[in-house]
Amino acid sequence: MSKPVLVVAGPTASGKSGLALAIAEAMAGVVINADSMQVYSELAVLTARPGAAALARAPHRLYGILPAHEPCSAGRWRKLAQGAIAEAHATGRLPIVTGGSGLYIQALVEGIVALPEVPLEIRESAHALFEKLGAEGFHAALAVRDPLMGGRLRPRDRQRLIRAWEVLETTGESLAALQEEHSEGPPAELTFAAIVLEPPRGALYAAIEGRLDAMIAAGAVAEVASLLALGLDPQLPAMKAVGVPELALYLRGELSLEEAVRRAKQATRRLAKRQLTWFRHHRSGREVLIVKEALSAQFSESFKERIFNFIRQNC
RNA sequence: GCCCAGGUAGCUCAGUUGGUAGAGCAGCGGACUGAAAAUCCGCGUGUCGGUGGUUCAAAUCCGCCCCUGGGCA
Repeated sequence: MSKPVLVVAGPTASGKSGLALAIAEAMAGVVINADSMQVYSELAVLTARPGAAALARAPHRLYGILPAHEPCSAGRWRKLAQGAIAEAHATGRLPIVTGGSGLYIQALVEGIVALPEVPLEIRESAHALFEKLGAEGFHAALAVRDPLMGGRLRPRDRQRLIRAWEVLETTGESLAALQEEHSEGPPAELTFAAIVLEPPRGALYAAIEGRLDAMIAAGAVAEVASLLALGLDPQLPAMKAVGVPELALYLRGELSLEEAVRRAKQATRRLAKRQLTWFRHHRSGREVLIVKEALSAQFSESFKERIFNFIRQNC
């Protein structure tokens, strides 16, 4: 018998968390984080992680569960999410997977290749080699050993080139060949339905800017200062969260706060645009409800009816 | 009211002796198979303030009007 999972997806600042919380309260749900940055414990303010008030209203899972020095990944998150989903079902609750990381949601809903973890030494040596050879040289070196990936990737796509190299070093096989096998498919026992938020651009950008200002008022600068104090590798994912590099420049005295905030807002707008593109072209479930209006703090009755009808029919 | 200086892309501006326009920033579109808030690819988006006129041809020259700065009253 198939068990329902509700996905609430959309760009940053679109109101996902608020909607998921309202649904969780009304329908005995558990909110499960599907955001690659909200998993890190050191980032709370800057990632707009649900606060104490939200946590008191409904159970939340996978928020702030990893230290910043321990990188998450789509595969790792998938396992954690499957565990949280099983736990929710076991306690008779509806799992509500909420977040803006399209790749994570895809890994859960459509499956992902079964691969071993890449040892840290291999990742570091791949990085070192990339620095030594440069983008073009590294691409050429990869193409010699792995023509499939070499042909598929652009010479300047640093991250994917390094990834392909790592997989080759770790498994001895081409990532392209491994992906063909698709050995971890979608979980057969689960049925996914998705609500995708797609607010008007102007409203979304206004929400982003207002929220960034609120984050600064709520202590985002201090949060980045303590993250920097850990002395972590700047390549770690948590160090690249929107706002971290910008506020780090401010803390080092290289930018005014005003300019740092301006850049962080812009980076967030660009992120939101990429997320919109992703969700526009990727389905996150069998049934998908697309919500095109801007969400305010108070949901209208007709809006609630539309949402709850969708959930009743598909979950 | 008069005298200057301006009105060109969302913004700041460029535009040679007339040949229907181009930079930066902003933005827009796309890709995405284990770092994805990452990484990468592509795209000027325009009644040249309006309206008459000169000209084969006007953002460029001329008239009038409108608007914005500054100055003089």
